[in-house]
Amino acid sequence: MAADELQFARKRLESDIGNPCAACSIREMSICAVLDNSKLSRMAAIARTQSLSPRQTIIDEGESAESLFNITGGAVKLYKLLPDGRRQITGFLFQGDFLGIALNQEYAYSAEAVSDVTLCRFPRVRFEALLDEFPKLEKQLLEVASNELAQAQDQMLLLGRKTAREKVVSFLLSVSERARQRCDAPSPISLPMSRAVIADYLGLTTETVSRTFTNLKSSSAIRLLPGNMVELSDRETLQNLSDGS
Amino acid sequence: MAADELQFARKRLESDIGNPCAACSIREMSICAVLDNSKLSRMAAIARTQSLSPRQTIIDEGESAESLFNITGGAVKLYKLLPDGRRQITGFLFQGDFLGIALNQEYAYSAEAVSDVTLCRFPRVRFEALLDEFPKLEKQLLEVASNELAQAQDQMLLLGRKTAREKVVSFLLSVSERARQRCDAPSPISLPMSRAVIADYLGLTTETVSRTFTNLKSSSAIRLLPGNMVELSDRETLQNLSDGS
DNA sequence: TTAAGTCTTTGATTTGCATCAAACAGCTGC
DNA sequence: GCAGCTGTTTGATGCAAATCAAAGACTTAA
Repeated sequence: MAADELQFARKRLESDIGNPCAACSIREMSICAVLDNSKLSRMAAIARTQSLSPRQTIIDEGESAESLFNITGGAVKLYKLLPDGRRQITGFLFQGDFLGIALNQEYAYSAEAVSDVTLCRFPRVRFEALLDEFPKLEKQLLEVASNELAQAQDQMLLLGRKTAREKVVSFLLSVSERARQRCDAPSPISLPMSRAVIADYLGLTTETVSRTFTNLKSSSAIRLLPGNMVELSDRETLQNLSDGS
Repeated sequence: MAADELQFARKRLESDIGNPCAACSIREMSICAVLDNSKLSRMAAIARTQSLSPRQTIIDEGESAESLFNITGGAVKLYKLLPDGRRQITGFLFQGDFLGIALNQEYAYSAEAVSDVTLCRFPRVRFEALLDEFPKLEKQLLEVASNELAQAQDQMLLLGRKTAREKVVSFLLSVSERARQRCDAPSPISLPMSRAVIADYLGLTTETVSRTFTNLKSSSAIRLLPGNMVELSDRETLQNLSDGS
């Protein structure tokens, strides 16, 4: 298989020049995709890999922003809190996603592992120095920021104007779409997050999310499978349910 | 006055080298601030100024993204629609703001003048060519995107988790804060948009927005002045009302 | 196996905001 | 001045989702 050969060639290259990133399996789906091997080794030089268990904190809102991250595996949730504990999850990150674009001196939100997570950590100052050296990387980051902004706008439409049912269906479809983009199957999808987490993402309560799942199940739009998997049975119906059309 | 002298010097320069941007009064508050006069004249060469009346469309969601813009005066609303007409306004742009970051080939949202608006229009292709030539401009755009992303996350928290009163107060404070950033007075603030537009920004109805204003007025947290001006009488109280603390 | 904990589902009730309705206030043009 | 229009405010009523409550369903650990 060509992909295997490529993988093998990279592994050999890695041992040759001590460049772990060269063999990175998610390289092509991350911001690193725009870097050639020599530039990649510069990235590798400032990166440290890390593993986290579910519920472990990655960053805290308000903390000084010392690091940026590439998620290499698992699922991460980003969220903001109100003083009384109300929580809004502003997004999820998966394999290949970059964490740390929207920051000033301090992180503007918190991030926490939802499942087992692996990531690359970059010291911010050194990462920014590389940005100056590698215009392609900066361009790519602008591209990523632009996509996140578009996603954020979709989420505002969802939060401000959609019904509970439309919210849940939109969520299922967006998870499916992102799985497809990562070359996973678009159905069944994996939902590693709890009902409470989904609720905090959709501006609902746990109970409403649960009721809505039950409801979709009984109208056979979805099927709940073992292992937190959800089968999207009737895509077209779901598409219509997602925006009231 | 030093500012006047500077203005005068620029005007002269403009006539000398045919560079209208050099005399632009909002230059320093826009992305153009990072460009020197020679680079600015390259921008000027691809820019066309334009004036719009309230309700005039600037861009339509789904349309091919041919142009990018700098807002030089007035207020613009960005919005997305659901098939049945429900509308979510995702943001407002004022003097100095840039329009057109979150786009692929097509605009991801619509934009319309709220008040009388003046703007600079840049053909996208030529603008992107300049981005390649002027790394500082690209860096600045990444900075702008990053700020917009942070704002979007605040807005998600607002839409998903705040009460009607908290939403309205947060809105007033954010308009005040942006006025301050533009070196306008933070109170009284100007609200050129109608109750219906505010409602579509906050995920509420016109009636609820109106009732909430009435309510804030009678608790003397705000005062409604002639000409769509609102005085924020008690900043500290408002700050607490904005997040339930 | 049982016990304790966490998460999910289901049911009963409440409530904040939407909806429906109508009066009121500002504008604009004649 | 008045008519017509648009936007705002206020009031009465309805409803979707929140809240309160408790019974399952899983998971983990002894």
